[in-house]
Amino acid sequence: MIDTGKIFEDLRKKGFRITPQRETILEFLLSIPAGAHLSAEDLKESLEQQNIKISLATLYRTLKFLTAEGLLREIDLGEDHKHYEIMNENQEHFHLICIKCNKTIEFNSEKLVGLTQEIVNNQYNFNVVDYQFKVFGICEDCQS
Amino acid sequence: MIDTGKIFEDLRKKGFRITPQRETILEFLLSIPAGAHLSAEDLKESLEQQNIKISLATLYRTLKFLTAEGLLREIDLGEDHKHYEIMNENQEHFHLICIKCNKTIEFNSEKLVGLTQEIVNNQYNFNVVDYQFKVFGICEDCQS
DNA sequence: TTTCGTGCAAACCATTTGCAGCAGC
DNA sequence: GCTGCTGCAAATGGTTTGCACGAAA
Repeated sequence: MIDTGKIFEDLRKKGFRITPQRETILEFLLSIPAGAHLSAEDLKESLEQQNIKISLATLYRTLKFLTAEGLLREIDLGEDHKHYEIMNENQEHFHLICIKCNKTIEFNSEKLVGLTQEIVNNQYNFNVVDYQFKVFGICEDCQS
Repeated sequence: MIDTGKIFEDLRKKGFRITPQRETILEFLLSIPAGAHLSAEDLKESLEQQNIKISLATLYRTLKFLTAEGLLREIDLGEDHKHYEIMNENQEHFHLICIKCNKTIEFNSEKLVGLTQEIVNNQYNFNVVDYQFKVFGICEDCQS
């Protein structure tokens, strides 16, 4: 389990204010299954089901803020809006996206990560912060 | 060099009409350096510099059309609009994106492609159509 | 008390769409 | 001539922003 107290303390040290909205949003995102990725609208809906009301403007601002602070990752799944997920070292960075049913399968591969790091560091002297690999195609279920 | 005659003939056979706009757009995209990726607005600007006027609506419709026909690839570079590039078997699928200067470096790696294919086919029985790998970080020039 | 963060509504901007006229075939 | 394609302008939809108020520190 992740210690939100520590996170908030660090943010406070940086001069940011810890509001109920920021607490609620971060705690909610930590409470859902790892690897789940929600859009701003999804998040608003989920919060409303728990009778929590936060304006869309604040949701967008907070998601952007938490992303800038390295706590969330912004991902694009080929739809017309962005998704966000908790930034986690042990995260899946690989998405299989079915172009028929729009389902996404996530996976990870030490080998792929290692090979990528090797190429990027050695050949391009590039300082990696994050990566996202997307494979588009047709999933097992849709191949009939 | 790619034979546009053949491409247009195929499209005609499928019942699509070959308009000057479609010809112009495809030929323009074929004429720029491989791996270049333009947004709809970029494309409009480039065409206007050659005194070619095509409405934005038509540009968007044509880009979508050519993508659906498998002639272009739609890519997302973390900006607020999509980019398009010629679909090409020998294409770079890997982008290093600098989060400071926004520059993108493209590369390819047989090894990475092979490893990905292997994992995706064997473990997920996933039928690959296209893939895009993005690595975010800080480029050599911005590391000072 | 001093900012910073929030909520509301309006603004923005990339992309899409309805419709009338034009053009490919 | 039929029907699909284009251009224009208006609409759409996700996201951002100006401003006044409320609250964190």
